[in-house]
Amino acid sequence: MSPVELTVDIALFTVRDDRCCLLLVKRGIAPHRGRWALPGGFVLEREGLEVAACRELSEETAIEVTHLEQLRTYGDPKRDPRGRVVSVAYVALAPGLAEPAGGSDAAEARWWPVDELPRLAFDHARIAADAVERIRAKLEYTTLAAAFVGESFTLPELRNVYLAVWGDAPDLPNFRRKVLSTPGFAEPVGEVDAGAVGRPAARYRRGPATDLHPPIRRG
Amino acid sequence: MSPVELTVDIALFTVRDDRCCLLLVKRGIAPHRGRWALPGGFVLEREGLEVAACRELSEETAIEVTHLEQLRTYGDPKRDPRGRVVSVAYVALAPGLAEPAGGSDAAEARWWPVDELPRLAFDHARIAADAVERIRAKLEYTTLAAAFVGESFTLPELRNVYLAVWGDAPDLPNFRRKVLSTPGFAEPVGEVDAGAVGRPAARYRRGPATDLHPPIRRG
DNA sequence: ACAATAGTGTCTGTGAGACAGTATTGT
DNA sequence: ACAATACTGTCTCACAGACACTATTGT
Repeated sequence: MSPVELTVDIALFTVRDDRCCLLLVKRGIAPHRGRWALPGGFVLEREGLEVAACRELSEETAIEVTHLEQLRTYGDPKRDPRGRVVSVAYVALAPGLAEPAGGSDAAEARWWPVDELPRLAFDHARIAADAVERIRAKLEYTTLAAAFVGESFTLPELRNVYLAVWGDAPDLPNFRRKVLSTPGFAEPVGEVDAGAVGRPAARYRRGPATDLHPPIRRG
Repeated sequence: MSPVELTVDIALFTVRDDRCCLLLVKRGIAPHRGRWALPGGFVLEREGLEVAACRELSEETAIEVTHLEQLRTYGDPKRDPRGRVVSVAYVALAPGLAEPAGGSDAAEARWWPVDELPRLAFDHARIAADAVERIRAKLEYTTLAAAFVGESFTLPELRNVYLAVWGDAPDLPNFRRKVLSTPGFAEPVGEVDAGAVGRPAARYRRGPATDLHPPIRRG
């Protein structure tokens, strides 16, 4: 029956150069000053949790996210040296084109490949690991991969999301068969991806589907 | 940056008479006095979240749970009329034999079939619905069903868990093939389920497996 | 003997994985 | 012409679903 401080922390992912990357900000104040951490901060009075997560994201970065979901809540009494601070963690996704990571609030913000993360503040290493596992799992049985690509995308692009997040993916013919046989995963938009070498790929946009039955199996 | 009150609420499920049931307690104090609610209460100073959930469960019921996992956190600023109260919800499972629902703290406690729940206090209807969906989903791709049965169980018993939770299940021959071809789901214990009419069923115990690949598909 | 339930064997269709072959572009 | 990439077609194997059949108990 003790009052606690409530924070939100956001694990924001994107795919850049065929690698799955996580956004980190360098802390400007104690505790853990100078160390890298997940973006986040205190929840305001009368502010919903998801609203707080969106607000913190737009304060610390200038990125439009395509997906935001609650991950879980971390409440170990010793996780913050300042006292009892409980954190509700969120997972967010942004399309690969999101370059400008630095926002107004944070001194410094950077994309880090998830397999080369630096030492993190608080229990953020644990949160980041849980977040990575969550998105790896959800690529199997949902259409979440489409949240990693832009408004319109090609099937090879979509497959590269799986490659980046899993380090492995079905071969392109079988992947294409799977995606196209799932109504509402990807809908043809009629255009074509001109300019590059090789045969141009057809462009698609996200459909209304959210679940994959049966799932795409991880290598 | 406002202090909030933190609670845990537990959705404790079991299977009784081939129905999936949820434990509810009747509130003895305002707000929502006299209304049914999920068991739970305030998190103590320096108390971990999962510890708090276990403590509240043993205070309000006398049931040994076989599974406990965090569901999600509910933080709508208006969810509790007393002010800012954020609740971390847990899902718990108990074997079907757990009869004595009433504990020390609560005035009254009862098992309710999940498809016949009464009006619930606060946003507990939403929490309960999310919890039901969580266990339905996890039966598909994990060995969670084994947490609904006792230390030793028969395969028809295990199948009845699916029947109760989903309202549907694979037929027994195919179910048996699936379970036995998953190493570590159910391990034969050598005994037999004597006494009842019909051929006695062999007894098994839970193995170390947690995931099902590929999943058991819901009807 | 019969009903009831547990357990085995078998057929079939779907779909994933592998991969050969075709199409369409830039150089 | 050739390399490179997108896309199509086909073969095979694993496995889920359906269901006929056998086994073992109580009445």
